[in-house]
Amino acid sequence: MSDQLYLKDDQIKDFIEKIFYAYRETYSDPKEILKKYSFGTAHHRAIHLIERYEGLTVSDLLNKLKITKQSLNRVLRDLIKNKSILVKKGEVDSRQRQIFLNEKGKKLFEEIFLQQKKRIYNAFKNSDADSVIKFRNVLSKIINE
Amino acid sequence: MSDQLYLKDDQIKDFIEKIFYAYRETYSDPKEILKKYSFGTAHHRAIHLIERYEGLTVSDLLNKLKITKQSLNRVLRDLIKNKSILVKKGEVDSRQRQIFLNEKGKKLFEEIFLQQKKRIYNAFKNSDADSVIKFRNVLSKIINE
DNA sequence: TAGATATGTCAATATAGCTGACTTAAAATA
DNA sequence: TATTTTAAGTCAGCTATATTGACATATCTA
Repeated sequence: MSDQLYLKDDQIKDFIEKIFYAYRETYSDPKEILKKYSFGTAHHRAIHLIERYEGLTVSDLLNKLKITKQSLNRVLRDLIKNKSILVKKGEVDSRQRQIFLNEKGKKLFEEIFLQQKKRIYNAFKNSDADSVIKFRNVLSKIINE
Repeated sequence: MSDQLYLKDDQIKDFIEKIFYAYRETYSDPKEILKKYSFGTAHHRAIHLIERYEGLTVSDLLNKLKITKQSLNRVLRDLIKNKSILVKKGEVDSRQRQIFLNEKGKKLFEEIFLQQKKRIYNAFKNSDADSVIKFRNVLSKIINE
C-alpha cells in the first residue's frame, strides 16, 4: 500500500467509478440524434472510427472495437443500407474492404459530434492547457497507448 | 474554433475515442472473475457502488446507475440469491431498502477490484502526483461533478 | 497448386437494457 | 383520520448488442 494519497485504494475505486460515468455521459449525449436514424451506440462507435480513420479496413475496425465480425457486420449492413458509409475493395489487397463515410454519413457524424463535443469542450475550456495535456497523458497510460 | 490545440475538433474526437477505450478496458479486466460467479458487468457496477456507498438505498443506486428499476431488480435478485448482498429496511424511512455487501460480497468485490486496480495503478505509478490530480479534475468536469 | 487470410453469412444464444401495467407498504399531507 | 404520494417490487414482452460455432467465397502467398 502506497502512502501517496492518489495511489490509495479508495482513490483508485473513485477513479474506476468516474471512468464509468465519463464514458456513459459522453456516449449518451447523442442518443436522441441516433434514434432519429434508428441507430444506437454500436453504430455511433463505428461511425466515429470510420470518420477518424478514413479508409480503414474491416479488420482494422474489428481490432479497434474488439467485437466479433458477426456483431460488426450487422452494424455495417445497417450503415450501408442507410447510405451512410461506402465500402470499397482494398487497393493493395483486394480481399480487404476499405470503409469510408459518404456525404450522408459525414453529415450524421457532424450532428453527433456537435452534441458530444459540448461536454468535452466545456470541461476543457474550464481547465488550463497543462491540465488537459496531463489528462490525456494519464488516459493514454490507462489504455496502454 | 479555438486556436488552442487541445480545443481543436480532432483533439476532442481523440479524447472521445480514448474515453471509450479507457472504460472498455477498465471494465473488461475482471470479466473472467465475474464469469466464475455467473455475473456480468451489470452485477459488477452494482457491487462496486454498494461497496463504495455502504447502506445506500435502492433509489440511490438507481440514480447512480441510471437504469430502470426493472433492470436493477434482476441484478439485485441475482446478488441476493448468491448471498453477496444484504438488504435491510431503511432505518429512517421503512419504505426504503438499504443495501450492504455481506462477507461473500466483500470477498468478491476484493477479487474484482484487485484485478481492475492493476490497470489504474500502473498508469498512476508512471505518472506524477500533479498529473493524477489534474486527470481527476478534468474527469470530474466531464461528468459535471 | 495448396494453404492461409479477409470477409461475409446463417443460426442460435446471452446479457443488459427498455416500456407499460400493476401491487404493496409506508410516509406525508389535506 | 382519510387521501394522496412515494419507494420498492413484479409480471410480461420487447429491443439492442454482444456471443459461439459452422461454413462459404475470393484472393493472396509460399
